[in-house]
Amino acid sequence: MPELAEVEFYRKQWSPGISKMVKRVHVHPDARIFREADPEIIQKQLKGKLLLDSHAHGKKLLFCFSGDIWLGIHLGMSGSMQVTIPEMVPARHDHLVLKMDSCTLVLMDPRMFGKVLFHQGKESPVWWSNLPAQPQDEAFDKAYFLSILKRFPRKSLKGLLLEQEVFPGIGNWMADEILWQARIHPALTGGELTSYRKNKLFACIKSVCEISLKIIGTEWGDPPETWLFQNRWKRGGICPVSGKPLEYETIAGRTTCFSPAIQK
DNA sequence: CCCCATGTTCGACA
DNA sequence: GTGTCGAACATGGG
Repeated sequence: MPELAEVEFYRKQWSPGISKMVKRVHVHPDARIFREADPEIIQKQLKGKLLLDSHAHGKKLLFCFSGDIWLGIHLGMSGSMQVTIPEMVPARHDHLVLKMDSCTLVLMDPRMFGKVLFHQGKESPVWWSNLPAQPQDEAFDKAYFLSILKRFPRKSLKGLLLEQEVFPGIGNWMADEILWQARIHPALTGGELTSYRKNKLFACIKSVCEISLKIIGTEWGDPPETWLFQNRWKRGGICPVSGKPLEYETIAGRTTCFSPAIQK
């Protein structure tokens, strides 16, 4: 489910636990999301620690605990995070549960395409270093954006926007939204764009990220009615700009929704 | 039963 | 090296 705005929303879900102590930890030891990390070690190490801080970068999350403990979370396709009452009882998909005096922090993920990383040490973990600029960052400016297009001149723009190495946090619906707002066909390549269209694309990347973060990232609100987002989920959807039918095609390996009437 | 899903990774192949 | 494609992962919803 989560792209950068949803990831930011979920990060904040655990904020009620900041500066509180982890009293008890429940894990599902066999859950695939722990991957190479050892859930028993995570359980043992987190107990008695204070949650200090949290950060999001693209689709990645970092939670810092006292005792130089660092917890990384990637929500994959179906992961989510919640805060709930102290008495909650972990259910089938609640793979990591942190019990505090006044609340419980829950990480759930039915499909388990997500990932949990664990690190102990003074220095921040290697998997949280050398992170590329995010589209919503100031460092992600037009010159940087143009250099990306130059670097991948023949890759479809849909596929390029999904590259987490260059557009961290952008996922399937955001990529479609950006290209639709920019009136650019998703199978076009960066090399095929006029400089006018490159500028337009850059502006749409910035505004879709910014508005999504504001609306979804804080309150999980719905994006504006005028967005493709509101029309794409139901098959047989109609482009809110042209009034013509939306089309669904697999591009770069993902279902892509676009409006042939306005995206050339 | 079928098909689909807001993600990532890996191997095969042109 | 580039890019594309399909499969795999595991579960639930329509």
